[in-house]
Amino acid sequence: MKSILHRIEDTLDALPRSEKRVGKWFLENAQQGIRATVMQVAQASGVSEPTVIRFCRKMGVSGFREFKMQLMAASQRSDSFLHQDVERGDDAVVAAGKVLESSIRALVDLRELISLMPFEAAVAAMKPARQLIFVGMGASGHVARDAAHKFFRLGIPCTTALDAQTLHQQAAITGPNNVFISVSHTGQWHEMLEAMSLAASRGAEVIALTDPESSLAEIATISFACHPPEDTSVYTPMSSRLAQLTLLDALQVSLALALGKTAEESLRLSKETLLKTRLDQ
Amino acid sequence: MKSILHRIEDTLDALPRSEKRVGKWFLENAQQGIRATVMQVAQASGVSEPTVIRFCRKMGVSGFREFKMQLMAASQRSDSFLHQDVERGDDAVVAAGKVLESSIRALVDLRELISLMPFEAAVAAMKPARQLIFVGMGASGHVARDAAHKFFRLGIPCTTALDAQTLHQQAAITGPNNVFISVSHTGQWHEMLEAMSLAASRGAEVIALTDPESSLAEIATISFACHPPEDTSVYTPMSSRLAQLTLLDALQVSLALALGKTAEESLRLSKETLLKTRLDQ
DNA sequence: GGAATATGTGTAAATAAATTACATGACAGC
DNA sequence: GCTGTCATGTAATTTATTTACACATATTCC
Repeated sequence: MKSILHRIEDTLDALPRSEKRVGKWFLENAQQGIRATVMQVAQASGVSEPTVIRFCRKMGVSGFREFKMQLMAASQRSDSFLHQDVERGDDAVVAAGKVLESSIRALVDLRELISLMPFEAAVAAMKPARQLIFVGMGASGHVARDAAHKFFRLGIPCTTALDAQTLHQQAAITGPNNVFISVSHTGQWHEMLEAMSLAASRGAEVIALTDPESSLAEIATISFACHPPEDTSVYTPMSSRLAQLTLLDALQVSLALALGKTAEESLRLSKETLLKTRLDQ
Repeated sequence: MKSILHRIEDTLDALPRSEKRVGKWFLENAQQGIRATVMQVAQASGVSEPTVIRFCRKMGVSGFREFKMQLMAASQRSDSFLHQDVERGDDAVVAAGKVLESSIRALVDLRELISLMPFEAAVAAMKPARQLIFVGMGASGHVARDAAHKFFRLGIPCTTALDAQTLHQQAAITGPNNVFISVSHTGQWHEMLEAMSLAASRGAEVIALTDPESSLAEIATISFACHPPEDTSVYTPMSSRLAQLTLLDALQVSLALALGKTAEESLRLSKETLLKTRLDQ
């Protein structure tokens, strides 16, 4: 269910003058709103008490009390992480806070969507694979590399294809028992599309983590929807990268479960080795 | 702060007969209690209304209203993004959900801590730097590489040191205008400690993202606390990696703000180029 | 054991808060 | 310019919370 704060935002423009004032006040003073009385809200937003109540009702709750409950629920739930753009005047800690909050927001949004994603299919495809090939260019290359480093610990041969040459060669020689995992923000990069088409036509599974509207998503045999970066301020970092990383974490864990004992043993051994040698993970 | 429910449990035995009845009722019907009125509570627990209020006051709150708020806070806190270990029987989507939630949990926890972190100092150190050197081994190497790829877009020369040889050489030749950013889970890796000591002794700034208890944190001139991986189930992925990535995102944004116009222009240009060429970011 | 004191509890009144009913004014459509 | 609708406020009403006070039951100290 959507948080009441979102409902206010959505409805605000359709509201009459006075009620809009109330809504605005609540958005700006949600924290205070939790403890305020009708009278205080009315005064603070310069309207009469019944207007406040009418506003609450329009938000779909039974009255002021109920509204406050929703407000509280919203501020406690982590839905409260609103995306705010970093602005020129922000000091370092404020900016950092905003970055954290929009990252959290991105993951919370992702959390809503995973039940619709083809985890079962992806796991079924990867489980019998002879090799996993992680594909990504530029920043997505880091994601691919990171994923390869995660998945190899399950005892499956993993490699990466981070440039056009490698990718084309891999696609050209692939058989039906290879699985490509392609990471891309836009999903429109020409070289990648070509190579992935080729791989798919040779019977390989192609799992894509990309914009669901993109050509790559169409070509892929299994597609995870990662919405492309909203073009906000230049300062805002890419939240889709974070989503991809986390999705791959989740996918690795799912695969580990499906593989059962063997993978568990490999994971355990690799963790132990780390602790013994005090190397990093 | 302790939840109000715990406080009730703790105090219950020291309470007079009637008030104890109220406390008991709240413990058993916390969920209902949230929406109940004084009258309803009084009736349900078979006492008078003032007794209910006296009970609330003894729990250390100002009145019934405030008590209900605490009750609500308590009942909401527990069920949002609890860390749950992945278990053998989980199906793929359930496991993925758990992974997402513990990742979110990690970032929410981080959000609480950033106001204590030395962002200002780190930005001050990086701003005049001639070069940023990102250091990390193994999985942390991916984080370091990713960070280098992010920071170079601000127009600052960036490089990485992902193995012992490179790192030692970089440390050996560094001057006071280089800044090392060291990423490490345990912060105990011997080679890294040595190299970072050397770099610091030659006047370079050493920013560490690591376990605050570790030797690396001691050696570093500026330290960001990333708590080490809690040793839970083998299936649980490392949340500290996610924290480090996000922290570096935040740091990059903070630095971009401090650099002002120049960095903004560089960022804008690199974003534009991406869109034009349709390459990934 | 019984007055003196504290402690717990309830009844009823007062206060505060939320809600309703209704009146007024603005504004669109005829 | 009249009429109906919508937005809003005033004042009354209802409901909820809190206070004041009185009664009862222990507890303590002669």
